[in-house]
Formats: sequence, structure tokens, C-alpha cells
Amino acid sequence: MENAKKAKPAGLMKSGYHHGDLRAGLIEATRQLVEEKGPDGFSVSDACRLAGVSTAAPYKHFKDKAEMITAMVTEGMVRHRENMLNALEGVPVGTPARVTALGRQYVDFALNEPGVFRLKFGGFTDRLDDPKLQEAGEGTFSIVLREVALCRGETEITPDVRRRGFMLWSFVHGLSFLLADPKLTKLGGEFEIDDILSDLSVRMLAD
Amino acid sequence: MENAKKAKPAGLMKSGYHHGDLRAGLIEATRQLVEEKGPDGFSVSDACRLAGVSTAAPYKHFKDKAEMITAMVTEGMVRHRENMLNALEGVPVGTPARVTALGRQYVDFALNEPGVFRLKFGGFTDRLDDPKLQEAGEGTFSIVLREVALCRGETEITPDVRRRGFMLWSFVHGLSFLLADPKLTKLGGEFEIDDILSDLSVRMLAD
DNA sequence: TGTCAAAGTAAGGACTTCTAACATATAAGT
DNA sequence: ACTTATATGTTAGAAGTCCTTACTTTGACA
Repeated sequence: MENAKKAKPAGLMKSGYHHGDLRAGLIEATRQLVEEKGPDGFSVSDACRLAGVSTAAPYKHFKDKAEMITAMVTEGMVRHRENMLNALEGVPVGTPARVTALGRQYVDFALNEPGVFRLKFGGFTDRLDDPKLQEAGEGTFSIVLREVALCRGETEITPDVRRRGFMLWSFVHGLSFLLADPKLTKLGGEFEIDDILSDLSVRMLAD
Repeated sequence: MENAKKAKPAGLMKSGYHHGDLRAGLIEATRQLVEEKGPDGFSVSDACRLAGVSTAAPYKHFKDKAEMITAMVTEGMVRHRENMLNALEGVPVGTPARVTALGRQYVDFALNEPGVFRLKFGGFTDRLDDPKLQEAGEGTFSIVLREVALCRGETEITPDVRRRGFMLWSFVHGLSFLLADPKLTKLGGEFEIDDILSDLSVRMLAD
């Protein structure tokens, strides 16, 4: 009787009933709104309008507004991590070019999804409390650390490797913020992002 | 001419009427709220409560909420620029130590006033539209450029100087964001901010 | 005393988040 | 197939906050 209380046949997730997959739909709507109106220009009501459902619908999927937005950011960060891994494909192991490639992908995420990026890193983190989100962030950083270690000829994450990784992250992180704001970017004059990133990688991986 | 009025003296330095200097009082209240509740945890009503005036009072001094918060951020950035200039005092001209000192002050501002810092740089800039604010920002960056030029033996802001300055800014900017968030800072392991900043200055000013 | 800028009072009107009660489509069990 | 349970959505609305404006009052100064 109660042995089959948690049957969740996956193969046909789209064969929903009313909406299909409202949870995903709301997350997508949330993402669009944040991209369109900025990190704070979001309301549950707006997301519902965009998703085409009533304002009460989200509460069947999320405890409250915070959980809804946290879910969206978490999804974004998981996507970010995957992008970072993919960026390494085909780049020779143990070369600074791999670090450069990671930096380029990091910047690209900030440029492609500035709303999500700033929501995650712009100082709202206090309220974004989710183990999966934390895990995605740490996982992403560990990708960088591994590449730095390889470049430095280390077999494990030494304090020196961690320090260099953190410095590289600081740089790419700041660059992402500056590039996401035209008013600030223009102060840098004319430059190629790739040049700056490879220059940086070489400097930070040298002795 | 009933001069027997019991008007409170109060130094009269302000235009002494009801509040003294409500404009400044509201800006300070706004700042406190942003520091306490984060970049988006601010409302005109709250600021009024904190300043001890009615919710209609601000509209004698600011056109609307946006102008009020822009004024607060602008004031913060002017303060920031002054701090940067002061940080150079006593540091030998033409040495990387001067760049390091600027970076340290930049980071300190982010740590001391994280709310203002993130409000300015966290992606709300679209709405923060004020010539004085823009000027304060550009002025601050020009301080950095001047020091970089001196270190590089240049007499003017060449493209190379601008590029190095922008890279240094990126780094310090990103570091500030990471340091303002304990969850992110701890990924860097054990380190001294000053060590990282001086290490960075040397690397970025080298040929 | 009269003027005028600055603050207070009151209120409008729009939005929010979230809950409660009700409706219905799908899945499960018989 | 039929019933039942569950998940999902809708409608209605409570309860509250917010921004802003119109009008009134206060008090400093000439």
C-alpha cells in the first residue's frame, strides 16, 4: 500500500498535467527577470506573470521567495561549473593556456548572465544559503586550483598553489565586474580580453 | 519684536529650523541602513524612521528615492577618493609601495563600508546616474594611473600604463568583493592581505 | 508682523508576499 | 475501469509596505 509512495517516473517529465514543469519554468522566468531588470528587480508576481501562472502557484514548488531565487542562482552556478570544465577541452595540460581558458570562461559567464553573476557575488550571499550552491562554488574554484598545481608542477594543493589560485580568481572576478559595467570598462581604454588574461596567467604562474 | 523667544541656539551653523540639516541626516541614515541590511535592504520609510522625521520630509531635499540613494553613494565615493589620496602620504614616490598602499586603501573601504561598496559596484550602476558620482570614480582611477606611470618612468598616461592600471584595478576590485564575503574568503586559505597586494604590485609593474 | 522655506499630517494607490479554500489532472491501487 | 490519493493550479483576499503628493503648521529672519 504505502510502499509505492514515492514513484517518480522520469522519462516523461514533459508529460506534466497543467503546465509541464512549472518549477523549471519559474526558475527560467526568474532568470530572465533578473537579467532584464537587475539583481533586485525581481518579484514573485512578475515571475508568475512571465511564466503564465497564478501568483499562488510557486508556493507548491518553493517555500518562499528566497528559496525560489536561491534555486535559480544555484542552477546558474552549476551551469557555470560545467562551462568551466568544458572550456578546458583541447587545451594542452599543464600550460598557462589552461588557466587562461578558465578565466575567459569565467568572464564570459559574467558577460552572458550578468544578472545571475551579480546576484551571486554582488553581496546578496547572506540570504543565498544552500549546500548545493556552496558546493558548486567550491567545485568551480577547485578546478582552478588543479590547473594551477599542474602548471606549477605540484601534485597536490599546496599553500602556494592555493594562494596563486586565489589571486588569479580575484583578478578574473574583478575583471568580470568591471566588464559587466560599460561605464567602468571604458576607463580601461582599448584592450583585448584574451590578451589581458594570458598576460595575467603568465605573470601569476611565474616564480 | 518679541525677542524673548526660547529658540534653541544650537550653534546655528546650519540653516537651523526644524532638524538642523536633514539632508545630511538622511544620507547618513541611508548609509547606516545599507550597511546594516545590505544593498537592497533600504527604503525611504526606514531612513525616515531612523532620522526621526516624517516619511514626506525627504521630498523637500530629494526628488525621489533614486536621487536620495545616489546622493549617499556619491558622498561615499568622494570619501573613498580622499582616503585614497591620504593613503599615499609618506610613501616614497615612484615605488610599487605606493600602488600597494592604494590597493590596501581600496580594500579597506570595501571592508569598512561593504554596503556602499556593493551598491556602487554590484550592478546597480544603471540607476546611479550622477555626474559627480562619475567624476569621483574617474578621479579615483586617475590616482592609480598616475602612480603606475611614475613607477614605469612615464611622464604621461600611455596605453601601456592604462592597461596595467586597469589590470591592477581589476585585481584589487575582485579581491575586495571576495574579502567582503567570508564564505568566499575562506577558500583562499591563510594569507596576509598586504603580502598579496605587494606581490601583485611587483608582478604587474615588472616588464 | 509678515514671509517663506522646511517639516508635519494624512491619505491615495499600487505592489508585495503569502495563505486558505477550492478545482482538477495525473498516477496508483484494486 | 473505477476509485482514491496526490500533486499541481486557480481564485480570492488578508496584511502589510512602499513611494509619493496635497495640504497644514512651524519657526527663523527681515
